[in-house]
Amino acid sequence: MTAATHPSKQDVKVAVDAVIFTVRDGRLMTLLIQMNKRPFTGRWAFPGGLLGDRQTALAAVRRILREQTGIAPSYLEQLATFDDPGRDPLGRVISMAYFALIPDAGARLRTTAKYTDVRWWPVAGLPALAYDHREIAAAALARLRAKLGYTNIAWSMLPREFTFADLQEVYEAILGRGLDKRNFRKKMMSLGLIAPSGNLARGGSHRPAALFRFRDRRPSFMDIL
Amino acid sequence: MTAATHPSKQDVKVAVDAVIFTVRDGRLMTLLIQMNKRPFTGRWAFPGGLLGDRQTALAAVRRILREQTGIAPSYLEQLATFDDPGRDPLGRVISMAYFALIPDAGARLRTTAKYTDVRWWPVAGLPALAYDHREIAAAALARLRAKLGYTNIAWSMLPREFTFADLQEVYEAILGRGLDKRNFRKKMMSLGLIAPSGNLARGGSHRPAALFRFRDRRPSFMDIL
DNA sequence: ACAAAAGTGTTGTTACTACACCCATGG
DNA sequence: CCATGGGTGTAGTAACAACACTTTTGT
Repeated sequence: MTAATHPSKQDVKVAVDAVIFTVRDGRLMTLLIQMNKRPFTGRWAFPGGLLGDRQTALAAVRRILREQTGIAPSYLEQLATFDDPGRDPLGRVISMAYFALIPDAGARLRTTAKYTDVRWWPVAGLPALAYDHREIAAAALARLRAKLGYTNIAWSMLPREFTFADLQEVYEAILGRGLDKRNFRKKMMSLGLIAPSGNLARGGSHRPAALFRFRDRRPSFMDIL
Repeated sequence: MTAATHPSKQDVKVAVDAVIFTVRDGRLMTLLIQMNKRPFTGRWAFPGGLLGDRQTALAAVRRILREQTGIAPSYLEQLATFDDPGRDPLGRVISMAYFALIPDAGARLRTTAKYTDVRWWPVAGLPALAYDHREIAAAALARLRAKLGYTNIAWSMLPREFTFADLQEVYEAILGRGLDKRNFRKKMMSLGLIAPSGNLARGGSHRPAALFRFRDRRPSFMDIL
């Protein structure tokens, strides 16, 4: 049961914040923006901003990511809402946190003069974060690891064509541990979700790897790991 | 990155709504309140209300449940936030939905004259709901079923002592399908989370059932089903 | 020919499913 | 002694983990 009345003290500002993950060079990375406003000047934070007047939170996140980073994530879902009354020293602002994934290839940053700095940071070594963003980071990582086991979200972190080494690298970076190459290939093949594209990844001074494609990029659920 | 400024058009009301589940007579039930305010007079909705000024959402849910139903849930967690700009016809109100469980024994209702009616409804046959509460119900049910498989939340729907029949009834009601009695008992015993209390449940004209207790009532994660 | 990553099978163990009868009690 | 739910075991199958060598290419 919800009730709407007229503007009152109970009114609250609603922010959206996005935790964007990608895997680069075998490391799980996330995007942070260096703040240029008090009281967190110089601190790093997830990209975010206030919810627009007649805008859904999802649309707000997309807009804010475009403006602040130039990124259009390939996967985006609501994570959780953080509402501690003291989380923003300047007033009551609750944050609807979102969870986003992107392939390394799409992770080129638009840098604008508007923000001090925008950078990818390894999840294993984040700097001091503003607000309660440390807590948001922990929740996002937990969600990512959990979903890896029963959905195909890893798809969203890979380009159209990829090698088995690429795919396994994503899983290993997220889980933070190595996986057996043969068992991994067997499992992925048995799921029937990927198919060889017919092309080869040449380039190293070694045997070229077969390239694969996802049969279907839409989200689906299954036992993966 | 979030930013706090002074009151503005962007301010929003934040409601909390709670989906409370219990299992009674083998059926999964949820608690609804009949509304007495326009524009949803007579419609049913989950208990809820506006977030207090310097109150966490969790505290707000606890308070509202106490006031509206007299119930103190044994399990309570955030579900998701529903923010469609048109979800409340009277203004911009986003709803932080919560997910609660309670044993049948604790589900006695405090009925007050303040609300038209407060009733347990079988999840399989809910009436027409106000706002976007149909969507909230679907999300809550999905969460419940998912968590049943990898957490011990079912614990929160049982009294201190219970028989295997009680335990299995909870699982079957939630999943909406029957389970094999022997396999179920084997699995539950192998998890090592319950132990016989030594007492027997007398009462039927049949062999009395052994009563069990949870070794530990705190939330934990494992492969259950 | 060598370095470097790609690719490939088997075996043992463990977890899951399906299935039917005897037991203890109250009336 | 009968009706009612309580309580138990086995066998076949499927999924998982551990493990090392051969292949193909570039230099």
